[in-house]
Parts: sequence; structure tokens; C-alpha cells
Amino acid sequence: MHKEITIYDIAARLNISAATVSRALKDHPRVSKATKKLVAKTSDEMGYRSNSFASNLRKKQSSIIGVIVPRLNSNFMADVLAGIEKVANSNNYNLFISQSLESTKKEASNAQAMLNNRVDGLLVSVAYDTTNFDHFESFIRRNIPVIFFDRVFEHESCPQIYIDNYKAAHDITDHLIKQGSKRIVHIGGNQLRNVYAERLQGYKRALEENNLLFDENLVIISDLTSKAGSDAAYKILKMSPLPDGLFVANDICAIGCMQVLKKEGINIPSDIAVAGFNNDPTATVIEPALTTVNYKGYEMGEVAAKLMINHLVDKDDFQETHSLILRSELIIRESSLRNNLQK
Amino acid sequence: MHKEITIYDIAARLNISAATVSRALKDHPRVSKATKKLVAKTSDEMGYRSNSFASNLRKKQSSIIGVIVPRLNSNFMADVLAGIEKVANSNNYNLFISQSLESTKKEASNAQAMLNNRVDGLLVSVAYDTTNFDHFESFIRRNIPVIFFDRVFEHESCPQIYIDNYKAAHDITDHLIKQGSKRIVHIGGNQLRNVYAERLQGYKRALEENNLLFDENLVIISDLTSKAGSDAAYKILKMSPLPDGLFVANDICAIGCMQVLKKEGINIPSDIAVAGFNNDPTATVIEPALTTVNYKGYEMGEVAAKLMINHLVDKDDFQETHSLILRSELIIRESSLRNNLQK
DNA sequence: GTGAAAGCGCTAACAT
DNA sequence: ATGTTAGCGCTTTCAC
Repeated sequence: MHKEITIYDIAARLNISAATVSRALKDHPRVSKATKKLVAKTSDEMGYRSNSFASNLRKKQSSIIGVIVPRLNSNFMADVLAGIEKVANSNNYNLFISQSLESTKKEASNAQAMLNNRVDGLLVSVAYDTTNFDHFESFIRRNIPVIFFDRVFEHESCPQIYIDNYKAAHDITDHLIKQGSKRIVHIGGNQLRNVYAERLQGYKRALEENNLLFDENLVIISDLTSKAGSDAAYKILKMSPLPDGLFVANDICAIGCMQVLKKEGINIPSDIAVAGFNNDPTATVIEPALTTVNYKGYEMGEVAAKLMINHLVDKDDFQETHSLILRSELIIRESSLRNNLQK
Repeated sequence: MHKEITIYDIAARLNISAATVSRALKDHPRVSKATKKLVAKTSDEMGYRSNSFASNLRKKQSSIIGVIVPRLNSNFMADVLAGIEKVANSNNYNLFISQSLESTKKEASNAQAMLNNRVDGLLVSVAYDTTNFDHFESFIRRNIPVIFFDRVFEHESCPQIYIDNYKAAHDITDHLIKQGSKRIVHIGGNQLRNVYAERLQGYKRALEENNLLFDENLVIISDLTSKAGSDAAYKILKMSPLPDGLFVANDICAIGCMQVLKKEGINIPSDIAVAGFNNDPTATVIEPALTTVNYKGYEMGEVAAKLMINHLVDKDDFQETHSLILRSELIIRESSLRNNLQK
């Protein structure tokens, strides 16, 4: 069996103290160049690897960032994680990643695990039904930074990173109206979550500005799955008169809906102009290609990780950066384009 | 500032020893029920959280599983990770996750980081261009289990988990032939990787069995991105005579290719029957829907994590389970269906 | 520029 | 059923 080499073994071999080895390994300024070189060489030869537990225990910090997301297998979240990993990795931070599977209970137990594992900071996008902050209180009490992204939770000590869902939803609805839609259905998500609530508000605001009446019968709240989209399609088909516009709070659901509408002989965009949200890869595959809001997950991940690491390293205060709003953009495609005038 | 509570604080409060507190917390059999209850209550009241570093340092094990994948933001990998997380989480293992971004160099440095962080085991799907095992040797030397999944590396001490790419590719090619295709183009990936090499072999074998000549001009090797698919489409359009079948080693690339072919007036499936691989969500959105091989990422993740944890817990030998081959299935859709006979 | 020594918080062997 | 003790491997203060 392989015997693990410690700094004491290196020290013994070189007839110096473990303290010096430790310093040399960390490139401490007050160690001679010669010693450093020698230590580096010897530790290589002996197959030394540092023990992060001992070091973390001693230093009382872990260089681990915890990440809790609703689900790992969503296109958007995968992008976010890729962005986070990129930044964390290049700053020598490790990532603990777990998923809440949209359950507050699991979110809480994951948070507890992160706490026990002494993460230096926590990045969270909250579950569908999370309505209280209890499971994060213990982080705040210990001054462990918690940053929310995308699906955020309002708390004075926690910065938030998101896009302007209100404005994006407003703009996309406005676009549908400019294309001649007057009765626009909105398929939205759980109104507890900022992202979905704001999309509904943006939709309302656009109607208002264009002197269209808000009709709550035109709003369908769902879990925004593809299945929810096809279910919604059947509801829409029964509406009379038939709506002439559709704004769905995510692309997956929009596409599920479009597939049924198409099958039932509805022409998109001439009968119903459709818009989604997220710019999912499928949005360019469906025919007609789906108008949507481009939502940069990768960038959001990078920004979240950078903000966290800056805070961890500089201990600069969060006060100044309470909210970080990322740019999003309207991408107009055939599913909503009724004429060339507005292009 | 918050003072962290240790087992000594609890012990002092209760006038018992730290060892008993430690045992009580771990639900050790030889601690009285009463003591356990008391300890649990007190530790709760005092806001105790265990220090995993101290524990890991002492126990010389981490309950951390390292995962290295080519990229986090791919549909398939996200599914795999979700499966891994599910199993790890419910067995109280934490996950260190990093991405190689298809670079052997980064894969190696990530592996080194995992090693230093004392992961108990490593789950790997190798990068595009990895051709040697050097960066994993140090794990083997230390008896830290390394399990490969999907994109595997042949090594006597490392179990592998994958699907039978050879058979799946054979079956799907055979299906195209049965649908009347005689000149079938194959768009494949890097032949260093088992998954892509075997898909090409399966394709070849199916041709052979059906007395069709293998023509290497019909094989296009690429990185299997959507862009590679559209590039390949233009190559295909220049072939004369035009091929009448197309088997692409992944759906994303297949769809990129189909989109161009369609735009250029090729009818799918009547001019060219098309099949992909992976059963990506987009495969049901493209028109015609794409025939493909269903490839269960989530399941693969679960299996990999279970195998790892069983090994970690029971220390059962890997010898017995060198390779684990998961079921995959052919999903026939309109992109390859020329008549109803073969359905 | 280097060394001695203490201690981070926990676990487990041994003792009772 | 509980206590005593040593030690996991590192960092860091203090000393020289």
C-alpha cells in the first residue's frame, strides 16, 4: 500500500523543518530561492500531495463554493454551471454542486450539507416552491456569503443576479402587439418566483401601454414543461374567439404548445403569433423558428462566480452590489413575424 | 462574530466527554438512548455543525466523489450529472465536478486538483483528445477507484460503463438499409474515442452484412457540432450520385445537417433517410422527427455513482465488474421511415 | 531565512 | 456505556 508523503517526510529528507517546507510550498517571500527549489524538487520526487483537509482545518476556510440549483439537467442551468465552473476552476476554487429537484425540503437539506462541509460561499437558484429563507439563515449568521441568481430570493444580505424579466417580457409582448396581435395568451410559471411573476407583469404592462384590456382568462399558469405546453394548446383551441398571440414564459413549453397547434391546423404566425423565453437550442429547430428572449446562462454563471470570488478574496462589502442585472435581448424569428415592416 | 461550536463545547455543557458526544452524534450503538437524545438536543440548541475537515483528516476519507466530464453544458452530460447527483446525494456523498473542455491538459490539471482534494473516487468521461493514462496513474497507485463512463479509457484497474455503441450503430444502419438506402453517408466523431470508433464499426458491419460496399468517401469525420453538420451537408450535396441515407453519430450534428439539406430542397426521408444518435430533445422537434438511438444519460449517471459507492462502502473488488453495458434502444421516427412495411 | 511548538476539531484504540 | 489519550497534516506565531 502506498504511504502518503507529508511535509514532515520532505523536511526529514532535507534536514529542515516542516514549517520551512510548508512555507516553501506556498511560495512564501521569506524563504530562500534555493530552499524553495529544493523543496519543490524533493516533493515531486517523493510524490507528495498536499492534504487539503489539514490545511482547511487549520486555515478555517475551504476554497469550496457550494452551488444549489433546481435541476442539473436543464439547458439553462447546464450553461450557468459551465460558466461557474470556468471561473471557479481558474481561481482554484472547487465546486460542490447539488440539485433541489424543485423541492424546498431537499434544498434545505442540501444547504445543511453545504454548511457542514464548510463551503466558503453559496450560489443558489431557488426551487419552485421555496417561500422562506430559514435554511439560509445559518449562513448569514456565520458571515458565509449567499448569492442568488436567476430565481432569486429577496434578502438584504444577499446579492442577486438576474436579467430584467419585466422589461424583456414587456418588449416581447409589445413586439407581438406590433405584429398585430390583440388577444394574447400568456402561459406563465409559478408566480412565487420572481422570474415568472415579472414576466407576467411585463406582459400586462405592454397590454396596458397599447390600450389592450388585460383578460385573466388568457393567462394560463403551469409548470412550463413541454407537456404543460401541449395541455395549454388544447385550452387555447377551445377559446372563442381564438387568440391571435401567444407569449410563453419558456421555450420548451412554447414548443410543446406550438406542436399541438400546428397539428390542429393553426397557422403560426398568421393565425397565432408565438413568442417564448430563454433561447433554447430547440427554438431554431422548430418551424417556424421561435421568437424568444436570449438569456445568457453561461454569462450569468461567470458573473455569479466572479462576484463570489471577489467577495471571498477581497472581503469587499456586498452592500454596494445588491443587484446585478444582466443584459438580455429580444430575438425575433418567424414564429411572430407577420410582415417585413417591423423587422 | 459567530463562535463555532465544537463537540468539546457540547461535552462541557453536558459534563460528558467529547468522545461520547462524537459517538452520540454518529448514532454509535454503545451509547445510551438518553445520552443520544440529550446530545442531539444540546447540539441543536447550541447551533453545532460538524467539521468535515477535522473528521476527514482523522478518518482519511472524504465522502467526496470527483467527476470530470468534457463539458457541463451538453444535454447528455447534464442528464448524467443529474443521475450521479441523485445517487451521491442520497448516500451522503458530495460531488466535486469539473469540466475538461475537451482538453487533455485541463483534464490532467483537474485530476490533480481532485487528487489533492482527496476525493474518495473519480468518475471520468474523457476529453476528445486524451490518449494516455498518466494523469490517472496516481489514483491507481493510491488505490483510489477510477471509473470511466461513456467515453471510456481501456485500463485493467478501471471499470467502464457505456452502451453498446457498436450494436446500436449496426442496428440503426441496418434499419436505414431496410428502408431502401444503399449509399449511406456516415458523419462520425474523433476515432480516438470508443463511442465514435464503435459507431463507425457498427455502420461498416451493417453494410457488410447487407452486401453493400464500404466507401470511405462517404465517411465524414468532424467534431459533431451543429456547424459541422451544416458543413457536412454541403459536402453531401456535392456528392454524385447523391447519397440516399445518412447516419450521424449525434443528433445535434444530424439536425444541423438536416436543416441545410431541407433548405436546399432535399426531401427527407424520400431522397435521403436520416438517423442520429443520442435522442436529444431536439430530435422530436425537427421535421421530420429524427430517428435515433435512445441513450439514457440519467441512468448511466445513476449506475456509475452506484458502482462507485458500492465499491467505496463494501470494498468489493472491481475485478468482477470490469465493464457494464447499458441498454440502448432504436427509436424510429419519420426521418427514416419510407413506408409502413417495416414499422 | 529558518525552527519550535501549539492547535485546528475530530475519531478510534484502549481502558474502565 | 463512557472516558482518556494520541494523532491525523497542516499553518502560524513567536523566537532566534
